[in-house]
This record gives sequence, C-alpha cells and structure tokens, in this order.
Amino acid sequence: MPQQWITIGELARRSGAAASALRFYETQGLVASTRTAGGQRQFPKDVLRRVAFIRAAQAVGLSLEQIKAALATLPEQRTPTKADWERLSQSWRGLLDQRIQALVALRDQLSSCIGCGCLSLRSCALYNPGDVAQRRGSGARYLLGDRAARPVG
Amino acid sequence: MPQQWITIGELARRSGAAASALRFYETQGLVASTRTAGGQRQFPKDVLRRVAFIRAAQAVGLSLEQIKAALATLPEQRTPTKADWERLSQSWRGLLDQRIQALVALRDQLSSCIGCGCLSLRSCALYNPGDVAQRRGSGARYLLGDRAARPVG
DNA sequence: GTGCAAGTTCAAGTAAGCTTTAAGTCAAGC
DNA sequence: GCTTGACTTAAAGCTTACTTGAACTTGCAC
Repeated sequence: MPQQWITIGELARRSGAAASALRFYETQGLVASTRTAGGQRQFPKDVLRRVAFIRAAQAVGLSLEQIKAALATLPEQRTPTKADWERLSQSWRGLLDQRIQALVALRDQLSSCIGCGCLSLRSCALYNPGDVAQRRGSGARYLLGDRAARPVG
Repeated sequence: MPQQWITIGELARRSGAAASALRFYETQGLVASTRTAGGQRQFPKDVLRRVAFIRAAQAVGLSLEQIKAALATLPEQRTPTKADWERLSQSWRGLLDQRIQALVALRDQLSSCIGCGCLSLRSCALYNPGDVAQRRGSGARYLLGDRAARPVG
C-alpha cells in the first residue's frame, strides 16, 4: 500500500472541500484523523470517499446532522459494500421524490391560480398555510422540512 | 368602509404570521404601518393580502430580499390587478420549473449510480462538484441558489 | 540552520429570518 | 383608577455550515 495517509491540504485539494470545512467536519464527528508526532492531521485515504459522500448528500439536501446519522449506519472498519451505498441511495431517492412532488404540487396550484385569478383572494390555496415545499422555522430554513414548523404566535 | 385599520395582533391572527415576524417585515420594508397617538401600529387592511403574498412567495422559495423586489414592482397606491399577479406568478412558475428540473436531474443521476455502483468511486457525477439543486455557501443555504457559491479554499 | 509553505487552535464573524427577552407603555373593561 | 392584555423598542439569541483571523508551530527544501 503506497501512501496510506494524506494531509488535510491534499484532502482539501482532492475532495474539493476547504481545509477549514474538513476541520469543522472533524469537530462534528463526520470524519476522523490520527496525528503526526507534531500534531498535524493524517487522514486515511478512504476518507476521500467519505467526504465525497458528505458532499453528495449535501447536494441531495441533507443536513450534516442527517449525514452523520447516515454515516453511522455504515460499517466502521470495512469498506462499505455496494449494498451499503444502495441502501443510502434508496433513501435519498425517496427524499428527492418527496421534494419533487411537493414542488410539482405547488407549481400546479400556482398554475390554476393564474387561471382563476384567485391570487388576490385569501381563498387561494397558495395563500393558506399548507405543507408545501419547505417551511419557515425559527432560525435557518431547512430544505427538507424535517423539523416541524412551530405553531404561529 | 367599516374597520379600515387592524392591529398587529389581528394581522398576526389573520395572516398566520407571528407579530414579531410582522415587525421584522416592517423593518425590512416589506410592509408599512401608521401609528396611533400612543405609538401602536395601524395596518391598512389590504396589508393582509401583502402578507399573504409574502408567505406564498416564501413557499415558492424566494428570499425576503427577492420578495421585496417583487413587491416593488406592484403599484403602490392602487390594488394590484389580475395582470399584476399573473406577471409575478409567471416568474414563480419559471423558478419552480428550474428547481424541479434540477432535482429530477439529481434523482436521475442517483438512479443511474445505483445501477452502476459507482457511488463508491469518484468518477460518479454525484460526487463531483456540479451545479445541482442547491449549493452550500458560507452562512445560510439558499433554496434557489441565486447566490453563487464561493470558490473553495 | 534558515526560510517558507502548510499546518495548528480558538474565538469570533457571516448569512437569513426570525424569536426571545427585558423593561416598559397603551387601551379597554370593570 | 386599576388591572389585564396587547402593544412598544432595542438588543441579543438561535440555527446551520462554515470562514476568517490571530498567533503560533511543523515539516521540508536548500
């Protein structure tokens, strides 16, 4: 096995994530490293796959918390098998399907609103608080709406 | 004209937005009010429609900044006509279409990845930084990706 | 053995869209 | 005239996912 370890700089270059992001991931328990005698991080090479996974999951819309949970279901010591990846990918597909459906429903509502002119009335479905797409919450918005909206007021 | 003005509490109840949110909207210039002699807000009744618009636009995924810009294109003094609403709705439709397309593309990529097993390799399109769905940025995430991602590093 | 890039930690800053809190004022009913 | 609920402001807090800065250390080449 040539070159078992990589530095944070190399990991950053090869994964596309900033070194500061990688350090942040480590504080959050998403990746792990050992240290050199001098205290610098040594990442095992397969952390590259892990970081790639994190970025793909983010593209799907998962939070780091959710990604961490997903990573926790992967085998710790052995390289994940195709079945492992498929399992995760399947759940991603479901999430994407849900989001797409919600957006399509919203778009269709919008289309019918254009037709009927109800946009200026409060009888319009678009204007009533419904469970469409994403919701507001206190603090940041969540792409996946995995946190229920607080009762208003 | 019975009951020309409403209090912030009534507006909150009827619009579904929290009073604190309405005050925040006022600081951001999204809604306006006059004051009683005692300094309490008086909202014109048609601000209800405006707030409904804001919430609908948020459901579509617009930021308050974008909503403010959209509101600025509405006539200030007269009640917006059906044509006004249609114009805005049309642009919303386009945005929704774009987002749906991006998500569908992502889902399809994911599907083909499940088939080919490439999820464990970095040749997978999902793993390479591309312009799919939403992007990370510093700070909050944007549903619409209307702000370019900072260069990594 | 020196110079410099690349690494380290910790704290604070950033973004959006609010909510919460503190400390007080107004309006309305009795 | 007093209580009570609704209202006021300003400032701080919350959340996620990082970045930035300061102050310093390591590692490698020459």
